[in-house]
Amino acid sequence: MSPKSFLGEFEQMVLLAILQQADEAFALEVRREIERSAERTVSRGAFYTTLDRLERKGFVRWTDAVSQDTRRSGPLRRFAVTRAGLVALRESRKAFDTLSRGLDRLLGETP
Amino acid sequence: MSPKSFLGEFEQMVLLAILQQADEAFALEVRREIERSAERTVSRGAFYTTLDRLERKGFVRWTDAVSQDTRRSGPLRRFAVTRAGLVALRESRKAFDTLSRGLDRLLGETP
DNA sequence: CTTATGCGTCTACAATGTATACACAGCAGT
DNA sequence: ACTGCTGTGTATACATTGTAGACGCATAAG
Repeated sequence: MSPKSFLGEFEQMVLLAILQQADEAFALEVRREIERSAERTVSRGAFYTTLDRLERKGFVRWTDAVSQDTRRSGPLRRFAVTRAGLVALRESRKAFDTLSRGLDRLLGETP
Repeated sequence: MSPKSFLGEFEQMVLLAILQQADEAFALEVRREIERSAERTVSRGAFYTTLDRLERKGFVRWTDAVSQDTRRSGPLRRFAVTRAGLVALRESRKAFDTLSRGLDRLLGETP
């Protein structure tokens, strides 16, 4: 009975960052959101590899926004978290909330 | 500028579970704490491997409690989170708190 | 003595995390 | 036009984590 759908640390961050961008989740903004919040860099490789894995799991999908931008040759992805992705995210966080009960003082929450 | 000290998902759970046990953090209780909270099983292998790695990083230490219990032959570990472990835990959670801002409705918090 | 439960170790493999190099395009500035 | 900078996405490879299972030893109960 392993975790139903394990979500890695970075995967969760990517999902959250996409949600923060609402409808306008383009690569640059999402990456910068993570870099700001986590105070670290996010290489393209790390970013896209993770996105690809999240898509395979059905947690993220993207639409090709190139139609709007005739100048580009290749695709331009606009990302979105799927319903399944949201559910997985909730479950991962539920466990943490439970494990963190009563430890607020130790952990210095950000209320 | 990768994350200073990356803490995996499961590593964080182990640290939290130890903290929950305060001074009496023995293997069985810690493992059961995780199993209850995360609704999943934790094999001995997964558990001890993670503990060993956390120790190498200086985030966990243990004392040999066998002296109290003359019956046992081998060691009996009593676990504790180090100060560095606590700091790492705080930092990991800070990033999440920031990324989760404003998403409370979407994520179904546990207040 | 057999079964059950608990402690800890070791080994191996799967899943995630992460960087780097490749390739192309647009926009300054000189 | 040529150069440099920024941006998009892909492919590849390797490091770190996650996780299970087998091995060995010990105690308690039936």
